[in-house]
Amino acid sequence: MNPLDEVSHPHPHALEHDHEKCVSEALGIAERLCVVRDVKLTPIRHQVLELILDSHKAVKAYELLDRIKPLQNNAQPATIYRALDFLIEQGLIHRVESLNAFVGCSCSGHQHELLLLICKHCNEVEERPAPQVMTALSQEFSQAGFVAHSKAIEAQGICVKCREL
Amino acid sequence: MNPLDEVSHPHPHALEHDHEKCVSEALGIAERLCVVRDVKLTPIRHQVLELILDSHKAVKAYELLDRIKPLQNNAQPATIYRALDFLIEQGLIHRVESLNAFVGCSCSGHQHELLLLICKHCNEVEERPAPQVMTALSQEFSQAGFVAHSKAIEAQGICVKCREL
DNA sequence: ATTACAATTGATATAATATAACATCACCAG
DNA sequence: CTGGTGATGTTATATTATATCAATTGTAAT
Repeated sequence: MNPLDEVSHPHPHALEHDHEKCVSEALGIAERLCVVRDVKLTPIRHQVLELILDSHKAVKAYELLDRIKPLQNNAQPATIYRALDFLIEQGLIHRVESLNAFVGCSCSGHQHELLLLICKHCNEVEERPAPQVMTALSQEFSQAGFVAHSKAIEAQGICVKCREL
Repeated sequence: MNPLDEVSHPHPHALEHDHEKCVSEALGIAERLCVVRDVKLTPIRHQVLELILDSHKAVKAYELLDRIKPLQNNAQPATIYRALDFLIEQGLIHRVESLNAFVGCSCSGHQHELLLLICKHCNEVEERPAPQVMTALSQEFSQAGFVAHSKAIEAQGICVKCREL
């Protein structure tokens, strides 16, 4: 790898994992899941998913719109929001509630609701299954007599990589 | 109490607690806290807080704007958002991230970040300190090397009162 | 092949949420 | 009384999201 790639690379912590592999694996899983579920990962949906997976940062809907326009030059807000709705329904991305933004799901097809650690410095979002947290939450729901349909568990702060800089 | 109050009352579960007392206590705590902290709970901020405390539902900013206009007839979006910013800073209300809305904090001055149980049926929001959840979260942050500055822990579903209907 | 149906996308418009920027006002410390 | 700070007034605009209806596409039944 050209050492200058480090400088020009859009991903702050990119050197720490093989991002191309990361993306292609996630796309592969998404494609297979959609086949199994008999739902359509259309070109637009696939492109939006790719754009989201391109970084580990939360991406805004209108950012996606701008970025998809070169590919779909008649894209409109609804184009994006419809794709996002689909991807969320299929558990392929997460909506980051505290940012009104979206991030790829690295564990598509498995657990859909995770702890999201949002770094205010590098803007990357780390997903963590956080099983103890989920167990404690379930217990709390039972105690409260609450039937949970969905949950959002998000923290903003500084990630380990930025803290060590 | 006039039995008809039950019908006309804006709060679905109102009979289950003395809401006037609930509001006046929360206002009292807020007033005292602001004195102690030497910050100003101005008339506008007080009115916005009252409007929010009026129900246990999450309230939208523009709903508040509509409701405050009779009292402050030159109120604008900024009027509301500034009051909301203040009230959030002081821990007197919560922002409900998954609804882009706001709800009163019943435990002002104590713990600021709680589990919010949002009922999709009656729209009320229950705050729970959920200590086990918080402990598990802290442990998860340590494991991840993440320094959390703020967190949002929200669940949508059906509350115990609505489930029993 | 033809038709009918559902799902997807195109296209236009508008609603809902939130902030920027600068002027004015009210208060209090010096 | 004056200068500074925080709060509010005011106008404008940015950002996020949805509604609506038309056109297209794929496909299943006839």
